[in-house]
Amino acid sequence: MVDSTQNINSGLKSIEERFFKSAISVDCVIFGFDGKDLKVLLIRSHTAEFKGQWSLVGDLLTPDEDMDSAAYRILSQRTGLDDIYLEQVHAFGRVERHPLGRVVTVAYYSLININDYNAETEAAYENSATWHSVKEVGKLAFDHNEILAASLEHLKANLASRPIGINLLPEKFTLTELQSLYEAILDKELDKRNFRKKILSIGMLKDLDELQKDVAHRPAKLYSFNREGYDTLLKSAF
Amino acid sequence: MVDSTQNINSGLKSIEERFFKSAISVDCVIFGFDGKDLKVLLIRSHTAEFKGQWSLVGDLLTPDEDMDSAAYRILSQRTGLDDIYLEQVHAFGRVERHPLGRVVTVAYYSLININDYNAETEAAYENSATWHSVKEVGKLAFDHNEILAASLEHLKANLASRPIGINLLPEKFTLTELQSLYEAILDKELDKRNFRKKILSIGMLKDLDELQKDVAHRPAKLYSFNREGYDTLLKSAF
DNA sequence: ACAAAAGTGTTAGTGCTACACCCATGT
DNA sequence: ACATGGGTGTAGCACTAACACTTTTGT
Repeated sequence: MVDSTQNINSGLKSIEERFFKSAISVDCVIFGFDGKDLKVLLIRSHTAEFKGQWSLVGDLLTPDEDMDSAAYRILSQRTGLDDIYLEQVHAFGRVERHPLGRVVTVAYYSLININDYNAETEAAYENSATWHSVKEVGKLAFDHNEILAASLEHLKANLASRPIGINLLPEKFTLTELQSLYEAILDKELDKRNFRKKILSIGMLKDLDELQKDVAHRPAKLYSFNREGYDTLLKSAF
Repeated sequence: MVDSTQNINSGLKSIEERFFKSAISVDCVIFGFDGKDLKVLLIRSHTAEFKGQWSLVGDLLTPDEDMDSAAYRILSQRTGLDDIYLEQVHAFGRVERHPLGRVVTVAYYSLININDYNAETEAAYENSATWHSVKEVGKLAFDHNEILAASLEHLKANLASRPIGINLLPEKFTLTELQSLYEAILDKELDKRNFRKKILSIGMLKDLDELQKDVAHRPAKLYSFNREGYDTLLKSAF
């Protein structure tokens, strides 16, 4: 019943060299929100098999960096942003997923304020990233459609339990903007009154006693996230 | 703002050899339930740094196998069981997590019926696995305490949405047994009446119209899981 | 005055929690 | 007869879903 062969955890003094032949990459699914659609940051792939197709932003793990650090590095190199929300989603390890060799990839998703990375002004650069509506990405390079789908699921699942908006929206925002974000992520319409009741009852928003200006309709109140209030909230909620 | 360096997704014709120097392992967190405690299957580590400490059941990914397949292989080699519930939990990639080289590990958790792998009869073999109460595992080898903790969290989170009991309990079981399992996983007591109401209302259990025998008290009704009922349930629940 | 979006309460139904006693069996 | 665990219902409360009209501003 039991295979008692030595294995990596049980009994090795050293590991055969043939096992140290894989590469590990990190792919970042960087989400943004333009007020209407949920967007993802993509670059053009030049890998022969996927020439011209869009792909996620990723890179290889260097021998001396922690995997989580690599994810932050990639994000920072691509967007110039530090101190960003980032969470591991899943590892993908099919043998033939990468045409250039055995590459296992670990996907992370992150949320950034779309104004902090303006794809338009950067678009002139070769290899620069551009925003794509998640509902309209076509066939991506590698297994990136699968990775994107898994990340979206992850994001949806986290929406209820985390202050997702903190990262995707500007500092000050209206409740309608926040609701639009939730609707874009969940891909369904929400009831305005119920949404407001619930989101305000959680206590993670701060009413700034400030109104929108220069809008052609009744100006909305502005809110911001209330980090402290939220942190204490997390602790109380076991 | 943007680093336009070529990277793995954007522009490579080949990947430098220095990146293909990592090993990838799969660690399986195999849970069982003895009617009272939640258990995990562990083996003795012989790796010098962790000599004698307990560790999870893991192995290296071979160059020609998919990562998910490796997890099933490990499980099968260790327990003789196929067709087991298995789910990826998280990838762990700190540089110094393995003393013998750069090894990124991907954790999977699985649930088996403890009677299908009797650690007692196997314990005579060197390197055979034995059951440990999850509340009483001490310091494990490598970063395995961290991996175990993450897997337990995962299991708790999945408890509400999946028929976890299907794998951990024998074919026929009583509601009290099922409740004990939930209590062991969540590590808290549940109300008997509320538990029964809820679990029966979900419709994933089949009343077998059969009673326990030879118990020194009123015999309990036996139930089994209702796979079809559950599968249709999953589909309807978006 | 009109257009456009902001803001606001109530009701009905559903689900969760807390709680205590009688029942069937073996010894 | 006693010990052991099996089995059952109800009431209060919290949360969710559905639903329509008035307010404020700019043009």
